[in-house]
Amino acid sequence: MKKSTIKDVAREANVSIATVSRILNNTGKGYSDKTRQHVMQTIERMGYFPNAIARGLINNESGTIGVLFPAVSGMVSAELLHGIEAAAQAFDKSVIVCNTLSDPDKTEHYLQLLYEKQVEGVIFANARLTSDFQKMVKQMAVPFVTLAGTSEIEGIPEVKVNDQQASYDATQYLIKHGHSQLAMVSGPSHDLIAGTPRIEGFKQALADANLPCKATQISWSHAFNFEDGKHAFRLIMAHHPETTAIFAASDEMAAGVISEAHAQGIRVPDDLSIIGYDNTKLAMMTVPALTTVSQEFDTMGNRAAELLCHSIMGEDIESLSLKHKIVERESVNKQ
Amino acid sequence: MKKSTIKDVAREANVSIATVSRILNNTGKGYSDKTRQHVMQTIERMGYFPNAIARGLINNESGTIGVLFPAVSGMVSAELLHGIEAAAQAFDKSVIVCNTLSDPDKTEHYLQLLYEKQVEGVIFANARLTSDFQKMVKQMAVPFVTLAGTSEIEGIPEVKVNDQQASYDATQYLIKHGHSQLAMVSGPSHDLIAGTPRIEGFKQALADANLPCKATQISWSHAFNFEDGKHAFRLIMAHHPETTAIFAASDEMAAGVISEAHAQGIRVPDDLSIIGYDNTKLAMMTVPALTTVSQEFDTMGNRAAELLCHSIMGEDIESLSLKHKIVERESVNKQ
DNA sequence: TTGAAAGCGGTACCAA
DNA sequence: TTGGTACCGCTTTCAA
Repeated sequence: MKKSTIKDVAREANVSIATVSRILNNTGKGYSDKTRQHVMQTIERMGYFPNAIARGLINNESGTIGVLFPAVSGMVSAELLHGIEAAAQAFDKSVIVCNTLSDPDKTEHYLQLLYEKQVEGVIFANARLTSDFQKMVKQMAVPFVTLAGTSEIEGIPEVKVNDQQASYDATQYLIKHGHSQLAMVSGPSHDLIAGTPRIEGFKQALADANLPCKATQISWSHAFNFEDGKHAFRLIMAHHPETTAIFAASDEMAAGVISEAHAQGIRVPDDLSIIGYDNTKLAMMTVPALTTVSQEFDTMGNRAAELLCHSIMGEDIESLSLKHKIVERESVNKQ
Repeated sequence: MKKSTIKDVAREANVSIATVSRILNNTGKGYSDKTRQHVMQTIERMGYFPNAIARGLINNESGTIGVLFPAVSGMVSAELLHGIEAAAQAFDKSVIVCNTLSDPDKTEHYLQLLYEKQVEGVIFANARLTSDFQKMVKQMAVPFVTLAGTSEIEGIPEVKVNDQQASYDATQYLIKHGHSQLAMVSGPSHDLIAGTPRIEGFKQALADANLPCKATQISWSHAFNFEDGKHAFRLIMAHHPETTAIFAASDEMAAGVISEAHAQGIRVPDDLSIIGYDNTKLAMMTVPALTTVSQEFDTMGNRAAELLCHSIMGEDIESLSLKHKIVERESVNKQ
């Protein structure tokens, strides 16, 4: 059974396709109420739905935005995406997801694909939009927004929290509660999004409190995973058994620290305090529950998509720095 | 700067649009090598990319599939989506994600949207495709696949694990290791996907082992969350303090049980054994690490998308039951 | 090897 | 209030 088109409807209802189109688009004028009724019935009876592709062709609107993730698996992307989808939905846009795996070639490929599909805007999430893509981005001539990431390309708004400030606050929180033997479990130090800024925040807080900061107090890893956290913690304890408090650059890493501490017979928070980063659902599931820096990913995704949609509608938009806060649970010993 | 069209390219290259089209589509004949070279250069120079919308209109191919989730937040959907995207990508399809929030109206709305956008197939994930949508599904006349869910509508293939069998195995695993005082922490009992079948599997395993099964041994909750797990466990211990082993219907619930057990001074696995369900990343992060039934969500998503794409290409496809296995970690006391 | 032209399913302008 | 029609960007058939 072939799909019926506007032509079929027009024929069935004995009117012109122009009339059907007007009724479909609720122009308000251009048809009598009687005609309207009749046509609507015909449409209903035939099970006709307009072809969005044809519509898109004529007014150059695909009603679609693209979202690029390094990987959609994982709590963080999931929550970001959830927020994005909700906002997009409110603006009548569909969301196409793309998994770049952090591969520049794949990224380029996806951008091209999105271009060809005539997306009206792009959210570049969780990664750095390098100048390698500058040409493509300019060519696409649609709004871009980076989300929980950064852009080397000028004029692209960023939606994120101030990572350095948040790390500073987290570290200060530990210091405020009487800790002076701190260490940091970090992700890749060259990661310009979640690596460098968080490390800088940590260092700065130590400096401002006149606490020393040896290189060995910061242990970095290939990624931000549970296993990385475990491993990094082992390294830290090898160098600094005197450590009483740890700042972890992600909740997953913090969970790794908790797990490894437990394995070593170190009690949390009695012997060792831990503060995490992200406030994913995981944070309330650890034992003890994790005190952590909250990034509201759902909200971030939402705001990014909102911004993008505004920009699509021609409004001027600017970068957005979302506020962070420390969510207190039970992993920090408050002296 | 307006986007250039095939017309612009043709004019610039001094050939007809037909020739450009042929070259673009690599038909292999219909142009000389010289023309080809020249046109390709022009295309490159102008930064031209074909308009997929216009292409789609003519050959009725949107190159897009739709995926409906009750909620994309959460580990499970994230991993499913990851697998889906990877397979879709291999078949040159883009993925539009939709968040139904388990709301029938929203679901209907999304189906309609996907219909209008001319998607070539739909994956209905993590939910039950009720007969309410039968009319719409038939009308859309594109392949559907349910993923980690079920369908009331006939002829729609399902990709999932055998939940009842997996639950049976999990329960039997506990029994095999010497436990006879079992209880189950379940999700909604009326949930035809992850509720009923898992409960049945649990009951069956008890029956086959000649163990009694009182209603109070199964505690059900509104959802499958951490908090639900905590709460359900409290209820169980109130009724059955003699319980030595728990089967939880999700890893999150199991994490809740672990957390609550810890709060009550019950040692895991010494006093209480726990087996979970899903094998999400969470399972290795709990302390002790969770023994659990593995569903490979990434693979499931992958297979579902593969199947769907095959179906789109006209092949006959059938339901797929993925194998489960028990991943042994440290939450079960093996006597 | 090439180009002209008829659509694909709609929208929107203009005339009736 | 209506209908006729040009056109959106591309593919494809048919002639040249």
